[in-house]
Amino acid sequence: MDEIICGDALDVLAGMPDGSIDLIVTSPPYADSRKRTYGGIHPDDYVAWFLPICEQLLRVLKPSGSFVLNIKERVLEGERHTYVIELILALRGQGWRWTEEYCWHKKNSFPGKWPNRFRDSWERCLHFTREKRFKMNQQAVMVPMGDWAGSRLRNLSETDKRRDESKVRSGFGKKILNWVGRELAYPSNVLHMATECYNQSHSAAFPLALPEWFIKLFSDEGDTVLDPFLGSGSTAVAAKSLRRCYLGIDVQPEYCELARERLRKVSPTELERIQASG
Amino acid sequence: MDEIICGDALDVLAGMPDGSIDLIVTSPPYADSRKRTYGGIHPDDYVAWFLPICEQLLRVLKPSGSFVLNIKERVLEGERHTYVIELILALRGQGWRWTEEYCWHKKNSFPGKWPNRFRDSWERCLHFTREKRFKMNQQAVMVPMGDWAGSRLRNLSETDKRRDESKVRSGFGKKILNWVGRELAYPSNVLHMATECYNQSHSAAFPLALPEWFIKLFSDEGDTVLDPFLGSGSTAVAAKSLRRCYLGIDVQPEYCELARERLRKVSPTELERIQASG
DNA sequence: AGCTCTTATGAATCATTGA
DNA sequence: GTCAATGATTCATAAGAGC
Repeated sequence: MDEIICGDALDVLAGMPDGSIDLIVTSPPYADSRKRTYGGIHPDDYVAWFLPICEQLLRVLKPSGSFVLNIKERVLEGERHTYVIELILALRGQGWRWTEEYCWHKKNSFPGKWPNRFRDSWERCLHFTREKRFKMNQQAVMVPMGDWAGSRLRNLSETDKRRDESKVRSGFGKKILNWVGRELAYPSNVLHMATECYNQSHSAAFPLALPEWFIKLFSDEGDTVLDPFLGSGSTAVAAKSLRRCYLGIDVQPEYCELARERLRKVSPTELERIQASG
Repeated sequence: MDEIICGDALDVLAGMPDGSIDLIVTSPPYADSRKRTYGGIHPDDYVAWFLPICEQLLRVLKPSGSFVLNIKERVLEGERHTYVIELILALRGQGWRWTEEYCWHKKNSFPGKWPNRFRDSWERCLHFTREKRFKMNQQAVMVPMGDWAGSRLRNLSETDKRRDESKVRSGFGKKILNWVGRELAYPSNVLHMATECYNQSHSAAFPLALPEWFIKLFSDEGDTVLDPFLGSGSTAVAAKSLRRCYLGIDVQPEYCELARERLRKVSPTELERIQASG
């Protein structure tokens, strides 16, 4: 259906039919971290705020679908807050199955120095499903592990890994052709992706590669991907690029407009890039 | 004191004095769903089994000490079990502070293929403390800076100083000047084994790197490191190598003997290796 | 085209100060 | 006291400029 809807996630979801979504990928506003844009939910109120929305998500998702939740707990008074793990328990109470927890390793995490901790350079990508069996296209995210890659990985310097990664990510349409005939391997549940640093003012919530990976893995072409907290629209852009339908919700008109703008720029060349790789 | 004690962890701990331990590093026995009848701990019973032990650990730990718990939840009926996150909540109820969760990325993870998940290649290293301020030797685990540093620091541009005055965002300082000549950087909270065993040829070093890292980080030479589930004795070996005292507990006599055997082999060359790298 | 070098900045956290 | 604002600290990445 390809739509960007401006409104409160709970309200919009309440008006959607049962079982109409194949995949949900979202990165909800972190507790108390974006006061200006979302009003700021205190960590102590986070679960109560998020739970009704998840109830609707469970309803609109098809039984074979998946719900990928990118989230990380904040530090409060020197401690990791517990709202994320409380949320996991609460979601299971709603009927969600906590199938897996992927680890997103952010190589270029925010710098800083504190007396009691190091830089936080990973986030959780929680994978919830309705059923024990669900749609999963494992071969869609296989990575080259031929002799060339294998020897590279054996004595890995950070630069080597970085180069391998960027080749897989950015120009993969072209590069995959170089790997025809090579051996492919399944990835693990640790994802190595750098956060995107735009030199412009737009701050990308997460890199395009993250929703791309889960969309390839948990949906087919033509399926509908939902992001109830669209932000700058990365999920929708990734979905469109991969020939999925998208449905994005955001409460802020500026973000909806920004997302629409980005979606307009998903050009035929972009689609050709994808097509060439398929 | 350097001791290996064969016995039940709870019993042995109950006989230990308050505040006698500087650091606890342990990897408790994994929950096993098949062994309910054989004496193993079922996931559903895991928290109830582990909690009294943690109560004793809290008591014997010095206020400035740390408790590092290497653990990962098992998959049960297609779902990640919730005993680990329930344990975190329960430990906070006991008075522990959940200071941080380090991610241990296991590059050589166990291979396998399942219809609903990929290879599990990361584990949690939960960091609990008694107090907000605790002992942490950050410089002891510094790592070589990335390749960018060399070219970046070779010639400092005018803008580096200009940015100091134009505090656009939040005080990006002119501390770049302080980076001149610096070759080491602080690590993040994601642990790669590669950074730990790059100059070691023997295969036995692989499991040692993890306790080594935390022992260097959270204790000084001469401190006492406790592992209430010693197993093959890696924590004690690492502690001895790093000139800490060790105290290991295991219920199985065979494991205690194996650990004692390994400790005998902590040779002067081992100590020299550590000394050379430090 | 393919390098090297420059520059901006990213879902951060803690201690201190002021209201 | 409690709470809010401010200053200090820091590393990896990609776009863009230069050669």
